[in-house]
Amino acid sequence: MPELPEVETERRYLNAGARHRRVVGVRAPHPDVLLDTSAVALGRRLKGHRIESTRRHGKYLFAGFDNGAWLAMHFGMTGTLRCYRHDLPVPDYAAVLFLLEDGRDLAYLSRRRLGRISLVDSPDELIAQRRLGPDALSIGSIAFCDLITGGRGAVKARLMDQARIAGIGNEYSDEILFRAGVHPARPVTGLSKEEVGRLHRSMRAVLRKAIALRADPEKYPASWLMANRRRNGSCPVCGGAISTTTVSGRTGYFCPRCQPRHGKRDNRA
DNA sequence: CTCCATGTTTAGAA
DNA sequence: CTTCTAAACATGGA
Repeated sequence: MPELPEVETERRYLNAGARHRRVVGVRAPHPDVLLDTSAVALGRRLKGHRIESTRRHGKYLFAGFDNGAWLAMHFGMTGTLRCYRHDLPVPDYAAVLFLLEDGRDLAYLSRRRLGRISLVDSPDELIAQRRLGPDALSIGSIAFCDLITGGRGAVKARLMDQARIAGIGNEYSDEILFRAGVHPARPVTGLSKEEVGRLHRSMRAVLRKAIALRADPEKYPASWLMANRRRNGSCPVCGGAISTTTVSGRTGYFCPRCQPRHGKRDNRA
């Protein structure tokens, strides 16, 4: 569950399920997801304290405790949070468990264990240390224009560059480009003012809508690329065949008719 | 068995 | 310095 909408959905889930509850213990069935810390160290710092607030920046989720400690979570490709009753079996793929008072526990689940959990003094510390750019949803049209057109390279790579825009990954970059009618391999130099504007509006619309739908792809509009984002898929708008291209070592899915390689096209977003 | 997968980091090449 | 590519990480699904 890794991109901005999924992480924001996890943040709300964390708020609803664990906020204001006291941590009574920490276990790490798979300590390899712990970065520069351990179950013992986490317990020492968090035991007896409550999650007071939550924050998200890009794909990172932060839980702020009443003693000033901040837990930073990244989900890699397969991470998710799960609140469950203490008397029930530990969920599959539980990598770290936060035992909470009132018999509710919080599990950080991860199949591939590519995500990481660490302890920091503040979200800003991690943001600086990881060199993250501004959160995608905080970027206004002027700043977006500078971020997207500065430098060179493919526009899809730029949307996914966490140092420039934090929060967008492979799937949502495809959705944003599709909605904006921009080919993923278009060089950022050469994008028109109009196209940059469409990309900005598309980015905001896609991310906000996905969050509103709790990042549940089943609920996404039929006009979105998402459900057709596969080999042999067809475009939900024009019915043409979906193509793929490799950008930044990732597979980008797009509609060659709605997202022409060379310029020109007016449309929604 | 092979290929691919929502992500990031790192090393080495352009 | 910036950007790109391949590999690594660990695991499961097609």
